[in-house]
Amino acid sequence: MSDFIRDMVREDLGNNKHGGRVATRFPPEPNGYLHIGHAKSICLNFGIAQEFNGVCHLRMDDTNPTTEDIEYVNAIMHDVRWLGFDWKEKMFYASDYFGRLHQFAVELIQLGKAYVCDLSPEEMIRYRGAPDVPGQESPFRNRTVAENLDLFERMRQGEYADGAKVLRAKIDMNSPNIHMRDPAIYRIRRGHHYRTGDRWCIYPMYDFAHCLSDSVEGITHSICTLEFEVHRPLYDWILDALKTPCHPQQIEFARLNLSFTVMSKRKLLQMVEEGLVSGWDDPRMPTIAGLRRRGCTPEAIRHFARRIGVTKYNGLTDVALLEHSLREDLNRRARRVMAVLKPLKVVLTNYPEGKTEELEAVNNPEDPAAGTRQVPFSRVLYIERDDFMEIPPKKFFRLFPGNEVRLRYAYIIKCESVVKNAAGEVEEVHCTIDPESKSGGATSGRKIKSTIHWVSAAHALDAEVRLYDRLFTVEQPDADPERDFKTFMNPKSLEVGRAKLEPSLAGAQPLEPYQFERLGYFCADNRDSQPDKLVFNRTVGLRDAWAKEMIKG
RNA sequence: UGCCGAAUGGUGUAACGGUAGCACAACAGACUCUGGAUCUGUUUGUCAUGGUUCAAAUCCAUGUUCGGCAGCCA
Repeated sequence: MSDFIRDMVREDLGNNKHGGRVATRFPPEPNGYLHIGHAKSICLNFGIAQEFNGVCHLRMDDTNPTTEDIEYVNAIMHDVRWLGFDWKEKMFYASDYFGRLHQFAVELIQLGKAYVCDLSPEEMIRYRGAPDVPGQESPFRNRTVAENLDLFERMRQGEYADGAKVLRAKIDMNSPNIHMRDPAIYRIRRGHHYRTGDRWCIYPMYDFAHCLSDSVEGITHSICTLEFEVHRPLYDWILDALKTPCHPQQIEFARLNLSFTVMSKRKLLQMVEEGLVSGWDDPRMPTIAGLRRRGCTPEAIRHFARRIGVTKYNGLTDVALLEHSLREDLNRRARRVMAVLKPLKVVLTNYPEGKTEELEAVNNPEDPAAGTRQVPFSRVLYIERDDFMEIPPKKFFRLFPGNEVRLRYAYIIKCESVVKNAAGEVEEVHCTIDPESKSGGATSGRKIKSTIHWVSAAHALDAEVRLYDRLFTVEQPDADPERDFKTFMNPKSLEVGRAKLEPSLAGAQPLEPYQFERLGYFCADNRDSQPDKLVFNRTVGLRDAWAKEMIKG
């Protein structure tokens, strides 16, 4: 593979920059579940490590006790593993470095490059200036090393209230880069940390913790998203100011934006907390857990990640590309079965009552090794309501009065009459079969325009099916800061129905992919499906040329 | 209008001074016991203007547009 980051890694390897070593890291903050955007980063970081014979660390960037939780740590580890990556023994926590980070801060003070500042948050904002207005130096900027050391120690001891003081790097209040205007590197925050408990009341800021964690771990290439580009001078300044084990190279790439979804953890959390979705793993969510529950495979995500590439251009990727990757993978591996989502009863008037035949059906035409199975056939069947029309439009090849269709793996049938209910709706269709037309039979070669799926009414399994559609109705739900993204949520993103399934589905394992022929890919829900109460999720529909024809009118 | 960055078909990307290619999408056709899959073909592109060069998406200049940055979040 090749992209600008791999090119840089190759070049560094060629120059023996890190002694031939490649070490990357994936550093999530455990304050939410991983999403498809993280998957891009995971594939990048772990992928580079694999390709260049290096290592990739998994590091929890847990420097903010108020938002982080062990639940997220466990979910993150599960998701990364599920995606197919292995960090071996390289599991780290920024919180494990708190002692060392504190020592680094002390050294920075001793170097005269950091000071304790008593400005309130509001005052700090005022002193910082603006992008085009230089900042002002804090009145506390010139405290002595001894005074700063004492104050910082007392911060650590808990002598001051949250927010009363902050440790700042002493850089340049006139810098055109706001991140260099004496950024805060340690703040007082009395929150119970999910790992270190109440041991600390001061916590390092991202800019301070991240570069030093990278250095401590011997990271060679620290890959992050574009918004950190302006932080790079600070990343480098801190590592240059201190005596550190090594100086990793920060490289920025464009985060993934997917059409018809939102990708910010804050917004995803909001939907979870407000009950707009059933949880982080709601199958409509772009989270790894949601995609998994929906029936998405790790291979599909990895192929998708490969296809979208890595650049510094902040674009918008079409979800259709994800769906394509998914269908491509599922087409290869999913067992075909017959299921009817909107049942319409069909009676075969010239087929003996009480008779049952077992017909042979192919499990996967893409994979002969998947073999065949038997499907029961009898006089009363269910077919898809959409496969029948009393008055067909042109180009409708399916069942209508007087027309013939093939029942997949079974007979050719002809529609003879319909039975309607009081409301005038078609309730039952009466057909006759061509007894010689069974697959393999004498007249089975007859050219019939259409083949439809069916299930035998007497043998059918009942199941709940959950049909998912995109969560939002517009390409970029969060594009307009004036408009709440939630107002664009798709009211039809979930439709629940009752389906009739062929009996072989009785043993379907959760998340095992199936293709319901002519409908789409489905899997049993990993939370709600029980052997006696089946629940199937639609992963993604099949491409549908007929639906497209209908849209065209 | 301060700093940093980016601009290649509808979308995502490749081409590293030498034929603008690939994938998705769209469209048309072939095939089909899935209107699926597969196969074939078609449409659409180098932000602009100058310059350097035999030759520029690529190098230079100017401009335009878009994104990011003013948390004691990451």
